[in-house]
Amino acid sequence: MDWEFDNERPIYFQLAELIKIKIISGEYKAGQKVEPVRELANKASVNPNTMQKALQELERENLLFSKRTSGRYITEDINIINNMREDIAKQKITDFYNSMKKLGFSKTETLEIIEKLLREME
Amino acid sequence: MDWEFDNERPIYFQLAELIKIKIISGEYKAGQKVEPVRELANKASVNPNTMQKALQELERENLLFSKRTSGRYITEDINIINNMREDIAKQKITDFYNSMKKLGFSKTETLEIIEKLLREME
Amino acid sequence: MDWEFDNERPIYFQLAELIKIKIISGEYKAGQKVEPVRELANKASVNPNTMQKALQELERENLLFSKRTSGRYITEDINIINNMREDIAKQKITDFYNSMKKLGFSKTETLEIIEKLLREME
Amino acid sequence: MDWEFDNERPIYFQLAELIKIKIISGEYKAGQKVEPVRELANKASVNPNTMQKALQELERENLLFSKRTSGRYITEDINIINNMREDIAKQKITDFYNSMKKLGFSKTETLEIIEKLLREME
DNA sequence: GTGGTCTAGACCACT
DNA sequence: GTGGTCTAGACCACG
Repeated sequence: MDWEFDNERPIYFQLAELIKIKIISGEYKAGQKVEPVRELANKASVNPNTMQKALQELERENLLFSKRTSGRYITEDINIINNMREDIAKQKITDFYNSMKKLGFSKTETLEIIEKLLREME
Repeated sequence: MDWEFDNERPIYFQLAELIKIKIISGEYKAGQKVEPVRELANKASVNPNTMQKALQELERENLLFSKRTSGRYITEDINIINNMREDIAKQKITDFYNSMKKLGFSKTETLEIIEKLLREME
Repeated sequence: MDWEFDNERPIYFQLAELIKIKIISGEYKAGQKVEPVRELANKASVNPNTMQKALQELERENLLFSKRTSGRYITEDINIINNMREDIAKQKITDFYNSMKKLGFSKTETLEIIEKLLREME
Repeated sequence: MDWEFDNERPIYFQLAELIKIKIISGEYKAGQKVEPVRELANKASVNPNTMQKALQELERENLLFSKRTSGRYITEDINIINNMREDIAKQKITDFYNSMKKLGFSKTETLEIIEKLLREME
């Protein structure tokens, strides 16, 4: 895994993002049990409280739920996961398009060049 | 302007990037004279030496050239600028596509969703 | 049943309250024989002594009476039960109204909103 | 003030509730500055982190917002406060009505007795 | 001085 | 052993 953080944003936030990606990409599957807080914290070399905060953030977004004494689980509601996937994709596309605009690419040009490039890539 | 830096990469490097964008986007035009180092350093609130290093970097890439006694100028060779534009765009597209792959989007899906989204954007 | 206790008030007191409710609501009927202490204690998972104390409290309030050899019975005096019902209702209403006052509801507002809400409820 | 907690629910939760009441009742007015976390924590005799958690909970519900270096403020949106007031009132009424049902009071009876009692109260 | 974040270490209920 | 809560104490950015 790639537990590396920058100093610009809170660690708990970056942790939440990374785990979100794992859920969305399917590395963590719907309904699956998540490793215990303390174990995750250990792997990421952060304090358990920090990891706890990250996971609670994801619970608030309904991507996780916890059963008191048995552990945490990925949501079984695939819609929630798919919506999150769409939202994040939209954000990435918007950011990408804005950076292309700064380079002077129009909407049409952007589409053309990305199509061309992706076609070329293996 | 947006002279804001992160702590991850050298400031001179980030400065060079920002100026590069200005050249590529046409904000600084081919052949145009560039403001004196000290003035630029002042605007960006950085040490003149740092700005100097940034401009030297751009000279190394032939985007700028300096005339001994009269100052620095943007290259008059539009091909260089266009190539640079293409290079940076390619980089951005590659980064973008990699982040979409992490979300589990295939090449085709990525193209579909970006087309759809850009079409929706006014 | 809902034999759950908080740690703020003596358990025998909470037991007495719960049984009181059962009498008032008619779940235990006037004149009816009450189950043996040990059985009740068992159901509620409390020590028989605690249950004993609860029942004695109810006898003190004349809701129960015991016949030496045959066991405990609910009072046959319906007035006692009805008065108790009124008393408890008054207490609940007072508590409720006080909490509404804390929210800034006047007497009139409280009446209006409760009428409206109860009307809406199926 | 009345900073007293029971052991049944998390302290941060009870803190949030108490402050919510103060906002709803108008003791804290819309747009008003809130005392610093550390001061509030001091008054309530809890750890600043606990008070922080309570306040963040209220921020999540948009009852508070914080300006980085200047402090926390009550929301200026009176609608949010009024909606919260209605929600809590509804909850209280539902709880109250359920406890009356347990006593065997019908909807109509409940309304009659509360009207009568409130009329009697000074 | 303000809110925000993080760590370390502890205790609790539940099973 | 699990998640949840709480405390104590520290450091940071911002202005």
